[in-house]
Amino acid sequence: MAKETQFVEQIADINQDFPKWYTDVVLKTKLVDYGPVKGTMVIRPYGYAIWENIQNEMNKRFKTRGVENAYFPLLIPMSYFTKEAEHVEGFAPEIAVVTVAGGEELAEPLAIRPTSETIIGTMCSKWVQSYRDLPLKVNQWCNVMRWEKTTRPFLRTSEFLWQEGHTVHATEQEAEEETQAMLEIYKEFAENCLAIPVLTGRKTEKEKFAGAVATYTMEAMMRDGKSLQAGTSHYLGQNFATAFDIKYLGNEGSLQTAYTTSWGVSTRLIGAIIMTHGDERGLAIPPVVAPVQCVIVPIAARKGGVVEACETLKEKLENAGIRVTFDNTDNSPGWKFNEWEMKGVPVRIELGPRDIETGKMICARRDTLEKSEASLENAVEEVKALLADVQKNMLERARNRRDERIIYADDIDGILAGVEQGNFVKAGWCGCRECEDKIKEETGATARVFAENETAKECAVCKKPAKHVIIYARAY
RNA sequence: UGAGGCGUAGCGCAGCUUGGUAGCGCGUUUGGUUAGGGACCAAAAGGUCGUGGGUUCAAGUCCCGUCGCCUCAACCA
Repeated sequence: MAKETQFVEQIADINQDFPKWYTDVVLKTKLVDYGPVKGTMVIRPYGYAIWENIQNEMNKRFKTRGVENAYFPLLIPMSYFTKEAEHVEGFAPEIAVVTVAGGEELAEPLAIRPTSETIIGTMCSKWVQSYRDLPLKVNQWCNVMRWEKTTRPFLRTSEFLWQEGHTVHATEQEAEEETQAMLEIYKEFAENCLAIPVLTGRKTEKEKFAGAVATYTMEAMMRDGKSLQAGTSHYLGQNFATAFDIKYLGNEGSLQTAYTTSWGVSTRLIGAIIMTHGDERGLAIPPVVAPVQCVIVPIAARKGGVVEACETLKEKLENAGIRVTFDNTDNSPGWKFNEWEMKGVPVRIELGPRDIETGKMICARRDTLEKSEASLENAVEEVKALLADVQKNMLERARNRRDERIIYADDIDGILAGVEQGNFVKAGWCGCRECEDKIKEETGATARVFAENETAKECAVCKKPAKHVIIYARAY
């Protein structure tokens, strides 16, 4: 136990100071390093591998919706932003601008994209001429820049990686359906791949994307009870289509304005994984996206046959499509156990002379820290089953923890008490901006998402009849 | 922008009140003994004390300026 305490000291206590724990973990597990420019992060190979796995899983899902990947330029003429009034107002404060290039002052300043609706809208107006060109669905994986005042690795950085999908449709109904369908894909992805349960639904006017008609969000609860906006899907109506002149000739011969959507998730998802599943030992990465799914730690590696047995096992698992590492460094086994646990590897196999003799291996799982004996001969099946079970258990555990912490409140005091204890709080809302602002002011909580299909008698603030139920939480 | 704090070895820090040989822990390197939960022994490397000026025989330490970072507030897809 004394040794465990020592270990805990190294990565800060998750229960004492969650933000400190978080930065400790991302730095010490070599996910990221700080960049030289404030608010930027260097994503190291171990962290980037998670991102690549996210990309792969996401691309599979995009294909099922007929979305194709493309790439648009980093620099966007400033004038593009002024075409949509709400959009420019929302993003102007955090746009970084290039004013000098080639040693000369530019005639028109260039924005470093904070998001690409403007340039993609411009291109789509060229590409869309006829109803036969619709629907048009493109996605790009890229970096964007938003000059944030306070930053935290993955959760909010000046520059971050994301995917942004943009679709153009002939009708309002089709565009709305697309918006919802992408939200569903995000939800399914978050739960099945990241083991993060999310609440989905619409955002209030105050919280919606600048320029959207409606913004839909998925909100995840972090270990400290705060909410993280893990992905959004926007129904843009004709706002951008009008501003960027996206029109098509209908089959009846008249010129129509199109309807557009956009949706995105970012490297923030990696932050969400850390803050959802991490514990006092460090990271816990869900098997589907884990860079290393299984690590083999040799015991008494200098004794004859141990290294060979480990290598054979590694090859066997690798051939079965499992991402496996054989840790043949000369650190002590105990050191390796802790190291790989800290790095969040879902399954660890311990293999020593005793096991080899009896044809067994010891499997330890990261989520419960339980050890079990398994047959070396059936290693592939055993490890696959274990990985699947870890994945399932991580989601269940996160869901149970969240569900226990969703409560109801009738008034501001109830909301304040609820969010202070790290809960999501449901409460009635009359629908007016004044009441929404008042809750933020007095409790520090914001309206995260509408709780659809639920009703309340009265607004928690003004006591007028409630039109909606809102989930309030403090947020990252 | 308001308030506070911190800059000394790769990392974390002590030393400053009361000026006088640059310290500690971890890590790193080398050699050896070990190995089923961060093992042990021995040796070594590593610092213009953020930076500019001032006081002094002498400044990490005192004084003035300056730069950077952190926390809280504010701001914030």
